[in-house]
Amino acid sequence: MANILEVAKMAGVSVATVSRVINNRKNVSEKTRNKVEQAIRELHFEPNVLARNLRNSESRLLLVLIPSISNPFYTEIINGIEDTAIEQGYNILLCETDSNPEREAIYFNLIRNRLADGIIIMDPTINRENLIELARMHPVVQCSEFDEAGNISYVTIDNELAAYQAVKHLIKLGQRKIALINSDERFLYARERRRGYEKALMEAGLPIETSWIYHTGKLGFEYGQQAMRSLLNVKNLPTAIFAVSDILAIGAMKEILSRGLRIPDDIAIIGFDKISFSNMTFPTLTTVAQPMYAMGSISAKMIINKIKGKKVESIILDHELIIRNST
Amino acid sequence: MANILEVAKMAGVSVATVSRVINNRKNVSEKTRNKVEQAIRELHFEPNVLARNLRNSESRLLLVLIPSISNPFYTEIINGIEDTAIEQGYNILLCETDSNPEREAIYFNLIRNRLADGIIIMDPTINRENLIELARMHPVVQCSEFDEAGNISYVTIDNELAAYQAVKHLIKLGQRKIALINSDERFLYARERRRGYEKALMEAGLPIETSWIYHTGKLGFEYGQQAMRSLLNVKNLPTAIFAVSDILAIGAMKEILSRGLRIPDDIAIIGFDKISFSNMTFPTLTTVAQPMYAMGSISAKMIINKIKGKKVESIILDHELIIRNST
DNA sequence: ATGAAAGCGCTAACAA
DNA sequence: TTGTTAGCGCTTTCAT
Repeated sequence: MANILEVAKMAGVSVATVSRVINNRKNVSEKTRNKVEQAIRELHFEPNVLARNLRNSESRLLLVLIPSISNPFYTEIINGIEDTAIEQGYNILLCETDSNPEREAIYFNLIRNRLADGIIIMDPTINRENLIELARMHPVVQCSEFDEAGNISYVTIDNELAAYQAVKHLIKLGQRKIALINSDERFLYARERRRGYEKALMEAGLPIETSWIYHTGKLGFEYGQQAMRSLLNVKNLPTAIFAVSDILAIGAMKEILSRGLRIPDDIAIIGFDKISFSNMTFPTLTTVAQPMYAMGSISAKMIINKIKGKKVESIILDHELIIRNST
Repeated sequence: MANILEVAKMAGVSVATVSRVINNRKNVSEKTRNKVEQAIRELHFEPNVLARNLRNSESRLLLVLIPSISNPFYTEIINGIEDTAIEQGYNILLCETDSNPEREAIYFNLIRNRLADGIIIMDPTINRENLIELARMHPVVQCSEFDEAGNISYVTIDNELAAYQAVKHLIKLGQRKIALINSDERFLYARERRRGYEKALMEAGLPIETSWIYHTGKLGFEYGQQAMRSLLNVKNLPTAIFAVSDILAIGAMKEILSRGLRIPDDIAIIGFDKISFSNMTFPTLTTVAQPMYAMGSISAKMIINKIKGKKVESIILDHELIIRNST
């Protein structure tokens, strides 16, 4: 493909002038600009972004690290990031980490190598020290999940409050035996949502039964099923479930129904995230909606501002309880 | 961050020697190598990939264009691509096109700009001419969906045969009134699967009722619901459904159940793709499994071979009918 | 308004 | 084995 020199030659000008034209500088005469544009068209010239970025020491690429693309929760966040990024002239590199530190390290190096200008991270605790170290030198924003240490800006919701309200909703419906299907408490959201759960119970004068709290290793339908299987073996059977993720809730529903129990009559259940599938289950799943698109869009704005050297503030967004037929 | 010159100075050698060390060339003495490695560590030096790539005119980045990250069908494909790519020293840029030509054009330019070395595309018909033009100059591989024109290599399955076998399965179960929920026939897979559907019907001596064929505009649970709603209004009610995507099948199931009909007793249904949700529905969904991981992995190998200038052959992989409880 | 030239950080051909 | 140096394609001073 043609380079800037060939264009310059064809147009009978210097490379500097061509550069001015392709960067829309105004100090070029109309006549010269036309000649250059003509040459660009004829040669199908496209500036080499690598060279431009080397010169400008920027890449206009944003890294987005997600634990797993198979969790639909991230889908909307990514849409938000992508739309905003493109609008501002950035492209995104979507990277799946599988919560694997080695895989994440590869992507961190992409930043150190200046192949990307900044990074939005949704699973900040895998490489805690490493991330904090990275954030000292490079723009980093945490989205959804975050870690206070290292003072890295974040956008998230109030997980404790959301969980509290979800459980409160069950209590208002007369539920007194409420189990919790939680994920790994190495995640902040898991710790916060448990706190909200406990707070609601305590406030209603209900005891916290440890046999009603189940932790799954991972997110996945089968883990929800397994959790429910275990919960159904407890002597004192719970009559309501709060699952910290729709994925787990849907797995649990599957198990409840396959035992011949009815939802919500025998067991009520509430999830978290409002993934699109949660409206396809039978019955539909009550859940907590997070402003996922906004979270993505705001993280993108934050990271771009950071790249430009502006100061950015962390932000906590609102959630919403979506009452459907499972409660 | 330190550059190669600073490392060279600190180690008391030339930049060429440093370059040799970081590229693991063997013609460097043990002693010199140690000195250089020491300096690299002390300065926390990381080679600038932009500069290296500019020099080598490669980026070691692969573009992966998917219509939508919210369709779980692509998840496994991407895993396959990603694993293989990383193994071979490539990183992937995951790009969601939303089947939007303008959005796709942006990503095509990334290739022309040499920001990526090759492209794997799953929705080749949006910008047909444009793609063929791109493929003339740059490495392109089609995955799953493909277009014969332009002679661009692809990896896919035999959609017609798979659909034929799925419908044949329904016929063997005694079904005679089989409807088709198809997606937009601008997609090759949609045309091929309809052909398989018709072939199975014809072979069994069953008529092809146009009122039993519904086309949805897009993929999404709600489109499956809507399709089913329409199909349930037909005078001569079908007793079985073949949906060309699990997403549509699950939406359809939702509609069937909410009308108080039973699956498979009143209406049997079969989907396509074997997405993980399809095992969470009640009843579980009979479907056609595609070797998604392999498709991804093979496309990655193909595109890398193309980048390296090797000749590559298109390939058609095997599928499998997964019989569950909806039929 | 335009051009000459330095330089972004690296690799590789050539020399020693 | 090691060093010198010419680019890769672009942007941006500094002159003119």
